Amino acid sequence: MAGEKNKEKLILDSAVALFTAKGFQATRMEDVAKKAGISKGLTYFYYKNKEDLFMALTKKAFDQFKEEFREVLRSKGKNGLEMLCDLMAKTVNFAKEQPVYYQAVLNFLDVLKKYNHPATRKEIDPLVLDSVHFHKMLEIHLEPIKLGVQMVSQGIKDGSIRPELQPEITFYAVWAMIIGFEKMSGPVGFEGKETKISPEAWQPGFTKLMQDMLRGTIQATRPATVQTSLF
Amino acid sequence: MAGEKNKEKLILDSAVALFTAKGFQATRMEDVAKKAGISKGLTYFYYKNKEDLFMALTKKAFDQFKEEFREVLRSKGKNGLEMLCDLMAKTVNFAKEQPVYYQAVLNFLDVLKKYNHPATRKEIDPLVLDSVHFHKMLEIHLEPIKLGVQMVSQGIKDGSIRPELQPEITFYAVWAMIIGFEKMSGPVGFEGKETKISPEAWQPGFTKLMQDMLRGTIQATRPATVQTSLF
Amino acid sequence: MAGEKNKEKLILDSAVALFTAKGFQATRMEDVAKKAGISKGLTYFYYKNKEDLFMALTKKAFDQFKEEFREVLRSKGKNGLEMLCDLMAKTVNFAKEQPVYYQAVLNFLDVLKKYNHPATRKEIDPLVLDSVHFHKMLEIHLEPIKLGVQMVSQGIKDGSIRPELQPEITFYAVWAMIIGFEKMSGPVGFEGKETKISPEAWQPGFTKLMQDMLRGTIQATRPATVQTSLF
Amino acid sequence: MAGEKNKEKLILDSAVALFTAKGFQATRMEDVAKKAGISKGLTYFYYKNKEDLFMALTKKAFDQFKEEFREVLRSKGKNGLEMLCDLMAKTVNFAKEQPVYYQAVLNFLDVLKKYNHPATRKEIDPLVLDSVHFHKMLEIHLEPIKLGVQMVSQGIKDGSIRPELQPEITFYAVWAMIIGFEKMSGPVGFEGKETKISPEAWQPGFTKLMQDMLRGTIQATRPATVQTSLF
DNA sequence: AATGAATGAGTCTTCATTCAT
DNA sequence: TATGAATGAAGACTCATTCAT
Repeated sequence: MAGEKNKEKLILDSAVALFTAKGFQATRMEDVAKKAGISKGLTYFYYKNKEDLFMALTKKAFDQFKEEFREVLRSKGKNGLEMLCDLMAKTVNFAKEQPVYYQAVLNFLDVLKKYNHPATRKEIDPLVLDSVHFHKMLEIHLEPIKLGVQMVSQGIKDGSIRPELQPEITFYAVWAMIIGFEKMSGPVGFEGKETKISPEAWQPGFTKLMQDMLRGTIQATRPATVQTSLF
Repeated sequence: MAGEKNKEKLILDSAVALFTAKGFQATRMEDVAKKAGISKGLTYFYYKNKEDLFMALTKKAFDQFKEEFREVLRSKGKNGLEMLCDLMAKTVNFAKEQPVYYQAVLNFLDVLKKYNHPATRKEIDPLVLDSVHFHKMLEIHLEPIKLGVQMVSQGIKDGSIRPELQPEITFYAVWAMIIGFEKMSGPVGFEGKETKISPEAWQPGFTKLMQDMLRGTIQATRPATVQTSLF
Repeated sequence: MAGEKNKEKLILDSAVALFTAKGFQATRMEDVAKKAGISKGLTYFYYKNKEDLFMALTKKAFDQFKEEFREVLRSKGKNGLEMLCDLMAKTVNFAKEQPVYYQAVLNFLDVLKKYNHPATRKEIDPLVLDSVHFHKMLEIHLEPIKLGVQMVSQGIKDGSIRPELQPEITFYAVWAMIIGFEKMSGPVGFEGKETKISPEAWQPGFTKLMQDMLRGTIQATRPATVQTSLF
Repeated sequence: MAGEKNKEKLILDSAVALFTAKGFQATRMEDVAKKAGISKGLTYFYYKNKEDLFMALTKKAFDQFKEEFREVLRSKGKNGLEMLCDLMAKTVNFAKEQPVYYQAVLNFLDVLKKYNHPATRKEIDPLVLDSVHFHKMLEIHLEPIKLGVQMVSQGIKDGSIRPELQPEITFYAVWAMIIGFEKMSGPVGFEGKETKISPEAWQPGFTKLMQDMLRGTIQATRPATVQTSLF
């Protein structure tokens, strides 16, 4: 029937809603079930445990995230540099619209770091390591990165990005800026007495710097007119 | 007496050690007390509750973090650009040596974002809002930023950073890159079959990009022979 | 079809295998079904509930157990005393080869004791009382005993057992020894530093004592040359 | 105050009462606490978990059991054979008065058997293996046996038990009879239409057989007069 | 300042059993 | 007969926090 989503998805959606509102820790499995309109037990039928559920959620977040990358890459009539700017805008938007998904991806990055070092791998919750979804992500987690690297390569080819840059490192740098930007919007995005930069200026200014980094500043002598006012 | 640190510090040090090894959630107050060689009850004499303890720890992390900024600024014979590079190196090192402190600072940033938006402020754990240490940080959290902005200003003054940049935004951008860099070292810093960039190339390549961003790429015309190989 | 045992038996066999490996409590109905290659629901078609399944198993254990008695009684050319020794050997072997069946029988004995006292009958799991199989056993549980009593009577008749013994009580005593023997093989059957009796000496020594008890010790005057070495 | 037993004992006593009434499985830790008049948490302060509590109980059962042995051995003016008869009477009484303690000891015997065989040791509940009390019992579990062996030795010395018997094996045999007797009192101790032996005859008859076994049946020609009526 | 016994709310998880199909 | 999704009661265990001493 219409409106009769399959249970698995129903549970995931409840989880997203509740994790968003109260956080992972504070959300009880029972509430997830209740919100999904099913029994507690069924939750455990579809997901081995709370961590498994969270990993499934993370996996979905990842897929959706990757889709953003794909959309950017698919868009016609844009050069590589513009794509990266789009990617940033989309990511920032994604973080705002789907905070839980975004946090889940970041959290996965943290776990991944531990996973990649034998010394810290044992610190990872065993239930996470048990989850099928975690291992699926282990396999695919580099795919969005690859798409990003393609954007840089494309930019180099179409001349929007300076040719001496190495695509992999460059994309990682862009990606780092994007993630960092989102993180810093905490203290910045606040119209308090202390801040000198308005939140409005912050994102475009940041974007421009990123562009400068990628294209070189030969152009900076000319058309900076408009943007300069932002600074 | 000599060797008899005051209890308050003793507790904090235990907490750091345990949070490092097992994380905040997994660490029990009892263990903190045991490690500090005191009773559980006394812990609650010095810190209202677990969150308060964590906020105290965060405050200390912040102070230490600010000290890193100060040291960079204090160093003689360096231009602004070099200072920012130093800051990055120091931060990365800080994250490696004092992971709990670093995470505490990042966590504070997340809380701060919620705090700055009336809509999300209520999601913050009341015990956090109760903590004196949290409020102290609210007062001082912009200080490191200010020091960073000074570095950019200094760079503009001494010519190492292009003059058209606006110091505040520029520093936030640099800061974002640094934080993002650290976060991305999860998937990157791993010598797997998938990764094309070696961890060794990653940090210097990243740094160079940051420098390009700040100084402009006029220099790029005389190609940076050595580094090019990295790219 | 050949190789297509009926479902009922299939389930019972799965149960035996799993109870042996993990015990009754730790075995889940789902696993029983899985091992039997059928669905969970079907299990409940053939057996009302887990207890009923266990009672069915116990019933089968009982039948098999009784068969051991029959075999002993059937064997030609043995006197009563020899039969009882055979019974002991067979029982010990049964306990080793079919531990679940043996335990099931013992468990039935415990339940039976509760059942026989109005005061404790209410402590029995209602599901057990509900089971048809339990009531079947109530009817037949004395049959093996009767066969055992026949052996004693036979022994008295053929002179291998002293005539002044009362068959019923005597058989119960023999039976008690057998059950006790099996129970005690825990601490005894272990070649530790503490035990002075070797497990090898234990069973024949025990058997000899039982024989002494039954036949009288007239023979003891002509010392049992061979067995003495065991003592 | 008077009546203010220490908590540890209080908990144990509650456990005994509840295990007696409802069995180990059916008893909830919460009920144990409630009956002891304390909080659930405190139960876990004194005992690591339910299994640990049960092992503590078993340990106490063991101590008390050993005490029965000691009392028998201590009794003046009795020969070895009489001691063994006393031991049987005491044990049967113990099983009746302290069914949980008695069952706990039997259960320990079962666990012990698994423990003594490397192949089955892994089947033991890890929580049991974790318990200090379990390991204490591992150390002392042969002590009652030793006391029993002393009784036999004493009997041989004082002439009440025939001299050709080997004390260790003989005591194990006696002990097996006692345990078996208790187990068999299920089907026997019931005044139903089926049973031919009255429960009254059962115990003395059984005892006499045991005596015959131990002392030899030379005497059987003479004084069987009284007991014969029992048969 | 200091102790540590005592509390009890909080939650995950299991699994026998049912029932629509 | 046969399935397996769905239920929900049941229970062990944790741990931050308090408080009498």
